Amino acid sequence: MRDAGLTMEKASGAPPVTLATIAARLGVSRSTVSNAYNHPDQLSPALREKIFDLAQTLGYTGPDPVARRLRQRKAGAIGVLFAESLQKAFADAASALFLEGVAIAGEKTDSGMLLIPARPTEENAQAINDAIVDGFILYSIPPGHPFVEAALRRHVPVVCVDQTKIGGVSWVGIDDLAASAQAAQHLVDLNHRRIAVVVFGLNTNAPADEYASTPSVSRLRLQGYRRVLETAGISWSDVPIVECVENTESAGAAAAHRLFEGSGRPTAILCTSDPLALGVMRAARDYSIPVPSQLSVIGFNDLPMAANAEPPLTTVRQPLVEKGIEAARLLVAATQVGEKGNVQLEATLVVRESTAPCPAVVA
Amino acid sequence: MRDAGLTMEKASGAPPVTLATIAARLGVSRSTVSNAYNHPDQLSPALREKIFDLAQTLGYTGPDPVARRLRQRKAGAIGVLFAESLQKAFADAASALFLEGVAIAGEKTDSGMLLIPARPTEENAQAINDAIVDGFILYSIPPGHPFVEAALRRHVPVVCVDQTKIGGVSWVGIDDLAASAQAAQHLVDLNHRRIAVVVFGLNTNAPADEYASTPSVSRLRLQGYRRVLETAGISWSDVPIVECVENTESAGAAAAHRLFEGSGRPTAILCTSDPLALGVMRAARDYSIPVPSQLSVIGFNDLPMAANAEPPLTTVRQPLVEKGIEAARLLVAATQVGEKGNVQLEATLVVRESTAPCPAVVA
DNA sequence: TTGAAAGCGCTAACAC
DNA sequence: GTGTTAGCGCTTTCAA
Repeated sequence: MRDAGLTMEKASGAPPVTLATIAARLGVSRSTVSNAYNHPDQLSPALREKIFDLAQTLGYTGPDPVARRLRQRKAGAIGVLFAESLQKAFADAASALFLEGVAIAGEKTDSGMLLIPARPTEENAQAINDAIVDGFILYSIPPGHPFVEAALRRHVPVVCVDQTKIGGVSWVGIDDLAASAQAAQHLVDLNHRRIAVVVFGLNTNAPADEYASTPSVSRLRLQGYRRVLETAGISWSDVPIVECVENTESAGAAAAHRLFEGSGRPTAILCTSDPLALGVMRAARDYSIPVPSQLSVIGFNDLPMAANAEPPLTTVRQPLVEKGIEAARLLVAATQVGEKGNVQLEATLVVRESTAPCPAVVA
Repeated sequence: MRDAGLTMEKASGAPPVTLATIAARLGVSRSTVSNAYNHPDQLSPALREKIFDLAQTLGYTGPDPVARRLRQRKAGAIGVLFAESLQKAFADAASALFLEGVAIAGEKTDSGMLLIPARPTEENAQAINDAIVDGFILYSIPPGHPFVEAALRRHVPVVCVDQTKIGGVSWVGIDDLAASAQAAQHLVDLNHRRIAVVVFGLNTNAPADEYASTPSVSRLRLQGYRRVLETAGISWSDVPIVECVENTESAGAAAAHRLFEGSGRPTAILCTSDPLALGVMRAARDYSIPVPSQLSVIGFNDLPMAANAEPPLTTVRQPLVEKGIEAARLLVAATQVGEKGNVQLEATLVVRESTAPCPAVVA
């Protein structure tokens, strides 16, 4: 259903306006015009004014960014590599918050964000060679992905986030293991014993050895739960684990349904994300299981939705926006002074009203 | 909580490896090396092999993208301008699907996506002048925003999407008015008379005249509802309209609560997005109002969540990914042949199980 | 204050 | 097949 009004225009453009055009017209040199934009103190205000006026008239927006970048050896953009389709990448809203942080930090250094989604099918890493960027942020890219190597080969600074952790490369993230342990410990302290786990994104179809060396955040969180529960004398094999393909409220609800249908209904459920946890709470409502009196639920991330949930969700807070800010900051620092380093941000359990002491258990 | 292991390195880099380096070392000319990368048929396979080998050894990843772009007069990236914070932009998942489409189309033309968020505070449009892009996609930017003018000034192709509609500039979108009219008509056909509306993003604090000329999609959808309902003899002033600040399930649930508490509970609710509609259905469950027998609910967009809802949601489908693909396609066409045009995509009502004939009304 | 000269790294003609 | 030439549009010494 295409509009009929397709038109052609500007096929043969007017001769392009450049610095030189302005300079010639005004009878000054190109560097003077350049200075008007880059070093205002290097010429008289009057001349500067004249230059801008003519530029305006001629429709000249200022120095061509590509040429400027070539000269300055600086791209003015940060490449952000995503493992999955963007659709999936933003499903959690956590990614969006992270990107928001990158944008905030980028703004301060006049850097844009070049998004490079790494579809699973796409072996071709040409997009990475072609990217006009000062460096890359690797966000939830599984180590071993061809893009990682391609980014490294560019010889620009690289910052890894979360899951992606590479020797000798800067990293930003939280201690997922300790963070999830806090969540599990909270339940143990409330005397819960029949605890279930709802998790997403284990990528169980990926090569096992790959994840053995560098586990995904989901696996780390599972480990954190496990460590605490086993210390409390709860056998890990007794802990039901439901895996969701999508990280959504609906998926969480479906997972909870499975848990509720089974025998020995859990008194508490650990979720590796907030959407999953909200889904679990919704399912509990469907089953008329009161939260938290009969069922405790814990999420992860502390997205805005967590505090607004009914009841407000106990969850692990991690500073998502700050994570983005730090990643961008680290990248910029690396381009400028070659600084390299790791930043581990603090994650803390936020206790709200979705958790309560274990009710008297009816065997 | 910064790691102690900050290190310095590469402060004074080795002399950079360029095409010339390879050429000199191999005793061939630079163009031959260039051809190895860009015109493989222009040199012997053996020589090409030798070039790549040396490049590998020297850690040369191929022609510098900035220099290449300068020479070719092509940036290899599409700028995507967002009105709001990214956080908000991705809240609906509809934006993410749109971006996905842009990415898919961009991939085919070796174009990346440069994201440029337009925070409300940010008067400074420098980011747009500095952007290394072949054109801009204006996504949900209110006309009148300083970024619009800045993008236009760059003299690169611009494509508007949805809300943003500018004279003489390409546009991609759907007929929001007709689409929402379909939804309302469906309810009228089912004999519903007590109909309510849940809407987001009216931006009521924006200057009224601004929106009078170019209404946001939300306003258009409202208009579509209104037209149909009034034709059916339902006074628009009798239609309760609840506005949500956020486009989320929780916000939709809260809105529904307000509608249920009031007198004369509606028998049907029109929502301008799927998350809002799911929230409404959830609230109905909380109030033990069976959907669809006692309450019909309609969403907008047909996100994946709509089909998976319980009951599956009747909603207006618009091809979000395709919208992104078309926008990118249009932009690329514009850069290449100066084509300009409008693409209006088809939106259709998808009837599922959240709507049913109006129950016998208890006055 | 302003200008002249020298590239940044690359590609596209064209000639050999 | 390969090399030579001539810039793309800009910034930056350095000299005037």
